[in-house]
Order: sequence, then C-alpha cells, then structure tokens
Amino acid sequence: MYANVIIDISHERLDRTFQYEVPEELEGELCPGMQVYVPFGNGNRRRKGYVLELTCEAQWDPGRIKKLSGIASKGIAAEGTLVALACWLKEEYGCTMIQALHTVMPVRNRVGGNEKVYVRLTQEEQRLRAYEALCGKRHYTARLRLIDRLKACREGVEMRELTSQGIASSAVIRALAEQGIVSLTSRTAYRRPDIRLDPEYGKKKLNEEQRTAVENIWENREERPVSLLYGVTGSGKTEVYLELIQRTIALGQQAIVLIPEIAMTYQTLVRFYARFQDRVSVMNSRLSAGERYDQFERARKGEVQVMIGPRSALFAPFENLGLIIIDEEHEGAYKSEQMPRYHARDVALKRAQMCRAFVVLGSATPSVDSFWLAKNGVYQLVRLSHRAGSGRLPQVYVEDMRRELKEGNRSVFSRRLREQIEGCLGRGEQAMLFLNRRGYSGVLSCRSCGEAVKCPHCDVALTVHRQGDQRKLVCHYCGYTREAPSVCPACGSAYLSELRAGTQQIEALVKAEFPGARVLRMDMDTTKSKHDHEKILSAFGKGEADILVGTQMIVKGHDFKNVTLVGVMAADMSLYAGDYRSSERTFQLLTQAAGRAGRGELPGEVTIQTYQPEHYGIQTAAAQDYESFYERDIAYRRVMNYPPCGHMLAVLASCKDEGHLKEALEYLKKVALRICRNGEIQVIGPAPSSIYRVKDIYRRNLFLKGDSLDRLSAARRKLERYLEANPGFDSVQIQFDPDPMQ
DNA sequence: AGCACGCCGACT
DNA sequence: GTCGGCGTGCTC
Repeated sequence: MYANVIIDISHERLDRTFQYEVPEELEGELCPGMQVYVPFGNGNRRRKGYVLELTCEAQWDPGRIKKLSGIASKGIAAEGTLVALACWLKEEYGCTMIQALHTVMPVRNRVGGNEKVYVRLTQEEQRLRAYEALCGKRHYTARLRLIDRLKACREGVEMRELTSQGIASSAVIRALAEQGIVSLTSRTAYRRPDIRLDPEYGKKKLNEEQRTAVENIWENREERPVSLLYGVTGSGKTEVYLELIQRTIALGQQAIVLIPEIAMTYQTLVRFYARFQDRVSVMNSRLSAGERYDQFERARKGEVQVMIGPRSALFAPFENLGLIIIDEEHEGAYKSEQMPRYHARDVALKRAQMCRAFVVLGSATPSVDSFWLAKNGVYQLVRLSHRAGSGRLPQVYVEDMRRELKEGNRSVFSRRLREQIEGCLGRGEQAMLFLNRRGYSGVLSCRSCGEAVKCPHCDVALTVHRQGDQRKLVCHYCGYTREAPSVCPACGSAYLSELRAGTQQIEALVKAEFPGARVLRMDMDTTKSKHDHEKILSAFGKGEADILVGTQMIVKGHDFKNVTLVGVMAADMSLYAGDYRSSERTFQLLTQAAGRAGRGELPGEVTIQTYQPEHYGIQTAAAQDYESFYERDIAYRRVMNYPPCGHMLAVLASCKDEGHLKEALEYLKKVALRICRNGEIQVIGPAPSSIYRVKDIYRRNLFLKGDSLDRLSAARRKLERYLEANPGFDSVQIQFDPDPMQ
C-alpha cells in the first residue's frame, strides 16, 4: 500500500505528490486528508505532508520509495473534507491540485509564500561600509549586490523580488540575516477593529414574518438544504441569520457566514459580535497571513463556533459544520478571479453537501441564477416582503435624457435633477450623485433614440476599439467586428456618440453649476490608499460636504441619515457593459443606489437619468419590482440560451504576442469544434476579452455554450488533455471559467 | 524550502 | 592544493 503525499504547502517546485510506502501497522488507520510525517530530500529530513490518496500501485521505482514515518495529527474531520473539496475544485474548475489546496488551506505553515517577507538593512553607515570592504576583499559579489540594492530602498525590499531578479539567492539573504546585516520582517499585523458591544443589538425580537422564515428554513433543512432568503431592503434578514446560527450552535455545530466585503457590512458585523461575543471570529481581508492562520487555528481547535468573512472564510476548518450563510448572495465579490475561478456559492453548496450542512443564500436582489433555481424548486424560496423598521421607500423619478436634448437642455443634469439639487442644498440636506461605470468600456449609443449599437448575433452592446485613428466595433463574445457607423442604425440620427463622462468631469460640472456647494469625489483616483475610502465616507457622514460624487463604491453600505437625494447620472452605462449580465447588474446597482436616499427621518427622492427610460432594467428598478425584472431578464436569457437557462464555459487565453495568441486561438477553436462534433455544444468566438490588454499581455476568449453542464465539463477535460499533449501552446496561458461574469 | 554537488577565484 | 561563496538541480 502506498500513500500519495503532498509536502507542506511551501514552494512551487514541490507542487506535486510524492509516493511513500505505508507501514503495515498504519494501513487500517491512514486515510486521505491526514497529516503525516515523511522523510524528505537528501538528508531525509522529517517533514509534514498531507495524504491525498491511498493506492496499491507504485508510480515510481519501488526500490526508491521511502517509508512514511508516522501520523502527525489524526487531524479533524474537516481536514479530510477540505482535501476532498480541493479534489473537487481541481476537477470542477480545471486547476492544478496545488492551486486547489492553496485555495482550501490558504494559510497553512507558510513562511515565504503569500506572506511577504521584507529584507531591510539594519546597520548604520559606518559599520556597513566596513562590512562592504570585507566583502570586496573576499569577492562576495552576491552580498555586495544585495547591499547595493537595499541601500537604494531603506524601507526594505520584498524577498521574492530579490530572488527572482537574481540579486541574491535565499541562502545569501539568510546568511546576511544571521550575521545581523539585514533583518527579515513579514508584513506588520493589523489591529483587530475595536468594536464596542451594544447589548441592545442582541435583544431584537423576531417579527411574525421573520419567525415564519426561520421555522421554514429550520424545519425543512434536511430535505431542503438550500434556501434562498429573498428579503426586501430593511426586512431584517440579519435577524433570521442570527436565529438560525443560534440554533445551529445549540446543537453543537458550527456556522460560516460569508459577506462580500468587510467594509461594506461593518454594521452587520457589530450585531454578530454583540450576539455571539467571543464565539465568533472575523476574517478581515486585511489580516496578515499569519493572523488569518490564527483565526483558522481557533476554528480548528473549536474555540469559535462562527466564522465570518469573505469567500476564503468558506474554508474554515470546522469539524462539525452545520450552516453556511451567504449574505448579499448576488455580489460579484464572491467570484474568484484567479485559478480556480470558483464562485463561493457553488463551493459552499458542495461543502455543505459533503458535511450535510444547510445553506442560506440571502439577498434583496437575488442573482437571476439563484432565483431561477429557487423558482424551479432546486432551492427553497423564503420571502420577507415587509420592512421591519419605519423607513419609507423613496420617490423615484426616471428622467428621459433624449427629451432633455430635444427640448434644448444639453447639460448633464436634467431639469428635474437640477431643481432637486437646488432644493436639497437650500434645505441644508445632502445629495449623492452616482455615476455607474462598472464594466463600461466605450459603447456607441444614440442620444436621440437611446439605442446602443449591438451585435447581431449575441444581443449585447458592441465595444469601441481603436486602431490608430480608426474606430471599430467589436463583440466580446463572438468577435463580430464592424466599422463604426456615422448614423444610428436604429433611427438614422447623427447624434451617435460614445458615452464618456468621468467622475472628475461631473465633479467639475457640479462645482460650476452649484458654486456654493461643497463637493466630495470618491472613485478609484481618490481612494488609492487604504484609509481614503473610510475617510471620504466619514467626512461626508459628518456633514463636511453637501454633495458626494462617485462610482458604485458610494452606493454600498453606510447609512447617511441626512441624504435625501440620490441622482444617477447615466444609468445606461452599465447596461452597455457588453455581456449578458449587464441588465442584472444595472438593476442591482440602481436598486442599491435608490436605497441610499431617505434612510433617516427625512423622506428621500431618487432621480435616474437615462437615454433608455423604457428599458426593463430601469423601469423595474424604479418601481422596486424585482420579480418583474426577473421575468423579463430570464425571458431574454431563455431566448439567447445564456445561463442559467443554458451553460457557458469561457476559455480565457493570454499571451505576450498578439499575433501568436490570435493564431493559437483560431487553432484551438478548430480543436474545440472537433471535440464538440456532436453539435450539442456551440463554439463561439474567439473574441478579445473585455479588458483585452493588461500590462502588454493580450487576452482573448473562446466560449463554449450548451444545454448540458456535464457535456461542457467533458469537453473541457478533453481540451485540457489536448493542451497537455501539445506543448505548442506553451507560450499561451489558458484558464477555464465555467461562470464568466466579466 | 533545504541540501549536496560542482565551479571558480583567493589565500596558505 | 584547498577553502568557501555561489548557482543549480533534486527531492518519492
């Protein structure tokens, strides 16, 4: 009997299994997922490893296979589950085992991996010069190189940078550290937020609707392990979560709560702390790797019962996991953009299935995918349709910017919004102006009829690409290309232009139109360093400005009691993101933005400016009518066979050489067509990726579309095997994404 | 990662 | 000669 063991998780060169003979006395005891000790390397040093699988076949010269020395820790049930989960990730997303293991055990025993180690000079000038002279005499060239590099950067240089640039090997750095010439420090720890507990938070009583929701989910959790909790804004989903967690803990089980971003849900966190005190641990994305490891250790040892955090919290090593909650289930932050490109929702379902836990997905604007599954009976649909508190829904206006243009108003402000801003300023209240640019990358749209120039095959907006001074329109799915027309193909108007308004321009225009107003701007440019985000929001919260102009980051979280007006400058922009989820995102953003107005005692107003007031995404958002939105959007996806009605697999390719990339993908398309000969899978593209060049690396995609997920996965596996067997694709990096959100 | 091995300039 | 830094390659 042999065990395939992966050694620690420390270096890319060791990112594969090594085979060891299992001593007879351990044969009954050993199982996958356990931590073991093995002799490793020339010196047969004793190292820790994980058993991935047990087999009877030797995959290596049996004479050279060493004997496993023993079990390091019997481990806990969770470890086996997590390794099994890693195997599933590898199969499901087509990543390497090591990528999968890194994902499920993100912080295990790492010294120099993700945790950045900084090298810094410790000696002062004089002693350093003496040492340099010594090095010079003895021709210690690597040491001199290192000292030279560090002199240029007194705050320290990252270890990995030094080794990868060939300045000095890790052995040299260690030698200098031993002599006290340099010091090695890992990134400094971040303080845990000091949260004052308000006992009032823990004592809220459930209302009738919330109690029914809790009972429904709890009573049916065996037969219906996945519930979609669809609760309108302010309906008190958190109370339902708290109660379900309470019951889970009472059974001696543990719970994981996923939240999209810590900053966004600070208020929710406080309530969890208040209710569960030291039984809860929070994974902050800013925790250092070491601290994160500590949090996981606490879970492993059973010191905490509730783990709250972003998608990585999903892998908390709980032994007896009973419940996984995904709050704001529709948020894009749950999708990993690195290999494996998993969606936390899917992995949560898998983990829950493995340890017979139940799952609650919560949202006021569920993703179309989840709502579809709920409507089809795969998930249990649980509704909270009433606001728990006193807040009223704001009055929403949709302003037709085509009419404004026709009637002579060429400004970016509609007449209504201008009046509203003036009124708001006059009353000493605050306004937020929201410019919605997410995923937006240059689309030709008509200011007369509001239509964007679309792809005739995919029904998504075409994106403007510039080649020299020529403008071309390209579809990001199928690669369809056409000349930029000079008049609108839909109505013949010449008012065809690229929507190109940035937050700076809006800020300048606001200042010009309303000279008395104090304006704050929040976007990528003004939030470069860590605390800028909070600084701007808290300044606005304290009333240090009258108008906050910003991108989608201003619409998330944070209640501003004095904000009574929200203006959406050009709601169309996110409709034109050029992918099949753009309506969904627009609806979610508009609903959230509208929710910012009138959070306090004062009534709120929302004005949505658009060139397409008849678009269902805008109409339904203005009416705060999720279900109508869903019906329209699912109809579109059904016709186009987009997910969730059909399935889609993206083949993401990147390469430094644009020409080579193009050729390789054309060839790969032929390979894919051969693999998918049965006609049940469509091959679309290749097309440039929506961000088609990053740091001089070009990116193109191919899409496989089909009704059966199994067939798509089979096709993916065949493609993987083909790529492995044909090293000609070496210079092109290929990733797979079964859930392309873009 | 960490160890051995071999290369190469420097010093006894 | 041989000592020791430094780069390379391998680890079941």
